[in-house]
Amino acid sequence: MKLAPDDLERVASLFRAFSEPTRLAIIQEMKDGEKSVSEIVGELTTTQANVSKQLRLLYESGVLTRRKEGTNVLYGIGDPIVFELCRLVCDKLNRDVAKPKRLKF
Amino acid sequence: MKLAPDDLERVASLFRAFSEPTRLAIIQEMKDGEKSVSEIVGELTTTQANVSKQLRLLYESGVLTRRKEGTNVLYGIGDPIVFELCRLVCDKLNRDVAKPKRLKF
DNA sequence: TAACCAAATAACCACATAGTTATACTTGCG
DNA sequence: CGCAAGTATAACTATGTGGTTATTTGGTTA
Repeated sequence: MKLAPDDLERVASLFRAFSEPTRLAIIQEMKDGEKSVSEIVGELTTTQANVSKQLRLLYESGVLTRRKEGTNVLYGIGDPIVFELCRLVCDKLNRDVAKPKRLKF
Repeated sequence: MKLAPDDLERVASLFRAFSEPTRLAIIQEMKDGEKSVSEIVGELTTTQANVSKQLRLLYESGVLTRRKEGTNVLYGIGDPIVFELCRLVCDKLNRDVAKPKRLKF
């Protein structure tokens, strides 16, 4: 059974959330629990505005939780699928690296 | 342990391969086995050039196999990770749809 | 109220890339 | 050889979006 165009777009859209290194770095920061925006910014090399923007995108993709605490906003991984996806992809990349390059001649 | 920038880029890059509806549609065409470029083109609404281009991208991402047979070229799913990734994402989307929308007011 | 901090938004630029048309390459066959 | 079919590539356009700076919003505290 084939997915309708709308559904393909939804699936693509979720993959797209994981398709930028900065967003993956942000996700990585939260792997041991919630973090505030400024904590995340402190660990990365990009601006607060950019982190905020990417967090919004991830949140709207449905993979993060968001919670206000005083003047801070805490974000966290909201769906274990995040870990599974990242593990699958990392495993594959490790497998591929392990494979000796086939010499072309 | 955090991934180095290079590795984040690799991971992102693999996710990016799945981040376009057209590529997902192409992948879907091969789920029951190899297909030639023209067979795939016949099932989709885009041009042969575009299918060829996206197949190349997928092949270079390491998720497809490629095999010449006469004047045809057969592409196929080359790593079961493809099915697992798609299943995970589809399951999540189904779960989210099942959830009654929280009314905002 | 004012001053201050965290976070979000606005406006913008630069770059990547999906898709197109047109053309080249490759293989099989008369 | 010459032609046809299947695939790949080139050149180009249009669009989306990552990242930036500057500004705004909202909550806290003096």
